[in-house]
Amino acid sequence: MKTSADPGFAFPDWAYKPESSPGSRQIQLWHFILELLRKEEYHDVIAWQGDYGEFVIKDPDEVARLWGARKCKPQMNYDKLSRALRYYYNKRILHKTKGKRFTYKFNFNKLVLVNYPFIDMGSGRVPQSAPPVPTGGSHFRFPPSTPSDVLSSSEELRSPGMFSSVARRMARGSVSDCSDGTSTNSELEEAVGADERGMGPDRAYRGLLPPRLPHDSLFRIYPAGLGRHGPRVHPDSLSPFPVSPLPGPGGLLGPNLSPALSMTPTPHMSYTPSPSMSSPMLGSHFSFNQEDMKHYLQAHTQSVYNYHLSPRAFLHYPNIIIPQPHRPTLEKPAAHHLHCPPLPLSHSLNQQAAGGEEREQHPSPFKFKLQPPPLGRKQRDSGSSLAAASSSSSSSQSSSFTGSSQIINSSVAAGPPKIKVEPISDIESEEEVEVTDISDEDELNHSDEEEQGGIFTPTAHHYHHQLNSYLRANGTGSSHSAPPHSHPEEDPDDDVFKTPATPPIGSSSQAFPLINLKSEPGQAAPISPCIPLKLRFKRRWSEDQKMEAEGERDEAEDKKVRADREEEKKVGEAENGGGRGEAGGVILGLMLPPPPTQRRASSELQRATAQLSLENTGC
DNA sequence: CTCGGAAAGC
DNA sequence: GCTTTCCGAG
Repeated sequence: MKTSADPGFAFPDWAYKPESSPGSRQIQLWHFILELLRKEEYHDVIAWQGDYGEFVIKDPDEVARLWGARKCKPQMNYDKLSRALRYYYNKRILHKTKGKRFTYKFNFNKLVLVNYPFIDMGSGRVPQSAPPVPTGGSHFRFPPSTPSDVLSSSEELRSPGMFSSVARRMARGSVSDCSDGTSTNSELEEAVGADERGMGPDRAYRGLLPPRLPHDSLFRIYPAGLGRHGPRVHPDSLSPFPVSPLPGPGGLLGPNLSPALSMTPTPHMSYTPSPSMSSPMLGSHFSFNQEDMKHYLQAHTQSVYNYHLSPRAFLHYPNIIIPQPHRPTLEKPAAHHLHCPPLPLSHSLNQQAAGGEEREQHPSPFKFKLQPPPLGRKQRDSGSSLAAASSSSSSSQSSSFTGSSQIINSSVAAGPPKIKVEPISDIESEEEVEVTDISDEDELNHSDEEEQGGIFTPTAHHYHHQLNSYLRANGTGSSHSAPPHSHPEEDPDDDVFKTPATPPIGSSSQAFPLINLKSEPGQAAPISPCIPLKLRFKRRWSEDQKMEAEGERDEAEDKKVRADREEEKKVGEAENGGGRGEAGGVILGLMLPPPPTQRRASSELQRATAQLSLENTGC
């Protein structure tokens, strides 16, 4: 809920909790940054500024000092700290706002997604402070995925569970725990002192800063989007997350399901400060009606099937009726579902049934991007050509997820996708859209090179392929029948999907590297009926079992992908590949479907929370 | 300033 | 795994 005192930016509380950085017992830098960011005392040192998630280190030395204090590394300096920050680029936790000194931007999508909506079906609203978390450690992993990247799935943000409680704790004081006690307060004070000392200008600056909202607001906001009633939240809304201006009818509420969804880039989100907003927003809850949820879940389920995900997933949704995988109709929806919210989903379904491809007409806010793996500097330099190529291909796809044919063509023509495709789930997606800052634009132009932006969503891609395959297998149809995808992008679901997708590693022979990994034949046309559905599922299932173990593989694959990408560069071909997104992994893990029962979830959550709360650190 | 490779630490 | 430390390069 809200910490009245907390000026925090709009990130969810969980984002601030140390616990959110699981993997490490020690606080992680990004977390620390967030911590500073949320405290007014440090606004003169570091503060949100510019686009959503963007912050400026006003006093690098001070930040470094604080960080050093926290980590008991007196020798810390901005150079070192910034190096650590740069390591986040590849992880996509952070990226640099080009052209702006000391300015970085969080990829909250990633972070947020993790906590994403643990929807409380029972009550119909999401718990503000403590979303139900999938049981502590269990994360559901979608198959091949889990990008180990950034937040190791379960680890980093694993406990989305507690939002506020922890946050509060943190707020109380933990900027620095070095040598117990000493610092927390002292540091804080120091920081404050610093402010006073000499940052006159900052004050003015402050005014410019986005208003800080209670973390809670975030969640509320999403809901707003979700709610049918509040579908259109002003982008300006307090929420840090840009609300996507959903073009679609009815506003694609869908995306709202997850924050990620809402992350759609907004042309410009200023965090607008309207203090007033907060209260109104408060009213809106993250609520779904069961129907919506159902739709959502069904879609999800369907998707899972389509993605040949493990059936286990369904276990989570006992109440849900699993759609028949092979039914084309459902499939479409499923696909659709990527970007659409539950309600919309149903909506779209109908529409689709009727009008099929016309969906495109409603440009959805989401789009895909091909996202090559972050290139190293060297690579980037040499790979520019590649980027260009990829961009072109991606653009076509992204612009219209029209049909499999298109995709297929591109992929086929191009050959196996070697490029690492990343899901857009992250904020990155937002970035892409946002033209706000230079960096973003830059990236856009370049067809996103890396982390920043967009990420093509392999997911969508994969999904598509798979879908097509499916259709074909079922005799449904032509390659064209593929459902037009609107915009996969930010959906959390996308992430979900994408996650499953396996990185295309490339054997050039495979037309659909992504999909077929296992069950489906690589060749497009051929896929067919050769493999009975049952068999396929069976295989999936078994594979699924392996999956858990495979999680780690992702990273390796990632690397592999990169390597592939390089090769690709050499070849000069740009493609879409499948890749897995890091974020996706994380997201998936946390996003798991809510436990069948809320109560159970709640209890688990509580447990987890309690557990987590115990873990604070110190040096 | 910024970027990342490399190596070392925890 | 996540930095911390160094460092050359842009």
